[in-house]
Amino acid sequence: MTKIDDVARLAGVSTATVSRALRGLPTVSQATRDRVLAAAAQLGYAASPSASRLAGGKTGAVAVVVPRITRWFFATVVEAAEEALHRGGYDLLLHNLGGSETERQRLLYTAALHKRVDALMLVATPLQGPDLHAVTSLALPGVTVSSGTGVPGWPSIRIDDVAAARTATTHLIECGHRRIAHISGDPADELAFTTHIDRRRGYREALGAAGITPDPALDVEEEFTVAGGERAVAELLRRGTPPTAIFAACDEIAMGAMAGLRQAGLKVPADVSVIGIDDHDLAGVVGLTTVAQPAAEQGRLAANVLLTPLTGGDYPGEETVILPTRLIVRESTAPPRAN
Amino acid sequence: MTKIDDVARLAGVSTATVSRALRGLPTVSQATRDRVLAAAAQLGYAASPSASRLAGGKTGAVAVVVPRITRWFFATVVEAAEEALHRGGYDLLLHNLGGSETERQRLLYTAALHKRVDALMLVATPLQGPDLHAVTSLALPGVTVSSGTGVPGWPSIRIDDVAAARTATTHLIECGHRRIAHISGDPADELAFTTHIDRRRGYREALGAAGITPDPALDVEEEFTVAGGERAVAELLRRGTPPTAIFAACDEIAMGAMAGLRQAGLKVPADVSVIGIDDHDLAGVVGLTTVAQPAAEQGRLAANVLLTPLTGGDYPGEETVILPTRLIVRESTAPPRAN
DNA sequence: CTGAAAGCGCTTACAG
DNA sequence: CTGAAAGCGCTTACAG
Repeated sequence: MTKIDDVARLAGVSTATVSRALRGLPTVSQATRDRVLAAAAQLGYAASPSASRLAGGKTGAVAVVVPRITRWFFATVVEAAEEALHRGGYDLLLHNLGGSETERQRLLYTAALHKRVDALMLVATPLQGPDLHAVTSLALPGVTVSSGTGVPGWPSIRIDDVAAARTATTHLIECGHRRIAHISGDPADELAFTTHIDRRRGYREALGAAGITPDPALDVEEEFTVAGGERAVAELLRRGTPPTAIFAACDEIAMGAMAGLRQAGLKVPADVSVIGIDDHDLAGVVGLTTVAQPAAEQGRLAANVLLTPLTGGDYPGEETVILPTRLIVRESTAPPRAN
Repeated sequence: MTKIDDVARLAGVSTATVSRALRGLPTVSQATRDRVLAAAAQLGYAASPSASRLAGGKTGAVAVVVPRITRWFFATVVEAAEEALHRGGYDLLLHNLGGSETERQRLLYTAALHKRVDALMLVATPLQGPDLHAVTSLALPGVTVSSGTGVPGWPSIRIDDVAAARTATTHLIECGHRRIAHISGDPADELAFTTHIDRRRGYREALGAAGITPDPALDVEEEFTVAGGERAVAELLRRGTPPTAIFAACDEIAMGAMAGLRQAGLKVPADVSVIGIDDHDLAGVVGLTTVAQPAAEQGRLAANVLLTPLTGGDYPGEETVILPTRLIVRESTAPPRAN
């Protein structure tokens, strides 16, 4: 393996100069830089990251933490972040909690992040108490995406979940619905997401504004997955008179709900309207009305917010960037059946 | 930051002994080990990965390369691999090619992998010529998942794509179809996946076995996405008499095709049957008949194949592990309309 | 603009 | 079973 000494020798300079030239530091004359670059190219030299990290104190990597990479929103955020990070010359260490508290413990208390990265991106991973302390004591710059609980000093990129939920619910109300069910976050969720809390709040606010009293029988807690949506519908039907509309806290739940309704012999939207939040890739396929959120943009923005200080720019510190959402009406919502 | 010397001092041993004790090497007495562990715990010490890597020559990381993390199959493979890798104490560096040749060039020719990882997992990323050489010259153990072109000396985990396609097509034939369209890989694809080649072969073999002559007008090339499926259906309809059934090379295409058919006023399966390959999370939701493949298991197996040699076990070297697929009949396939 | 030298914080033969 | 010492391959003040 060729190392920096080989390049130095070939270029006729010191290793310090090779190091400076290769990293593009300004204090190298053009002629010297050219010579070093040529030598490095000729030898096919690339610095050893381990050695650079140890000597330089920078890892050149960013850790990205997501609850479940298999969910549309998280995969989309990661894809966009990955591109921005690599473009900026950073590696991306992926941590997928897989919905498991054990995994989260490992991440937080096992030195898994210790001196491995220069910055952190926490996607929908709210932290409190000792968990939060475990992260802040890393003393790294970071950014949260769609996290209910922000990290002190970190910027936060997200949408206004309350408003998005209000938009969704209001759309159903404007269609003429009054018996509007809601399916949202699982209280048994080990990771304690908070997104569903805000969405439920928006749901209630919209009902309230229309003078509709929230009916607990129409409010089901389930996980943010297709299977969760199916189970929730079964539960709703078990409880008695079905709603005429369902606001699902995310598109995966919504699509699961649509499937559940169909299995129960109910037609969407003739019998029951369904709306979600996300604008999942497949929302168009199943004709799902939804409140779209810019997932890729959140990932890209978050990556850039991290890249800026890492490359000498200013770290924004604690601030909140709220990205816009928009209602997309498809075929899953309609006025309730006249009766 | 506490370092190894601090622990050594507190435990009253040399740094060499601290290093050995903490890594669980056998050549340390139990009493000494206990003392070192206690000292490390008391100081909250964890070794600096950069220093360990430089001194030890191992990075403790594995790179996973996927075409598009947003596609169901890849996200599922990565999720399973991530869990196995972290469980084994390895970091996962994610590389998402994003369907872009530029990204692939960066990965291959930019030292992005140079001395950063101990092993490589290539998912559906066939390599040839100089690209293949760029990877093999890294001289790292690796594994390919569902890659058409294997890497010499590496194990390969996949399904039998030809057989899966044959199963899908045969199911349609057994339903009574003769005009069976196929939608598969995009020839313009920059990454040159090969999966679609095998699946197209299986399609033709099944037709041949049933004495059906493949009709080029029924064979459309499109990318493996929902949008690709929608476009493909539009193209099929533009070409004239629609088929009575469609075999889509993956579930995303299949679901896009279902949407396209619906938009064209055609009913599935009454007018056109549709079958895919994958058993995507949402296949059940849209009632898609498909040939299921074990995505998570492929990811888990691939990770373990890598972990084994990394932890002292035997690297299998070049060998192919074929995992089973199975037909799941739902509502999207039925006999053709009598006429 | 460039170089000599120290130092980053570990691990690994080598001895004992 | 344990330690002293060298070494991993860079980067960073410090001088000039």
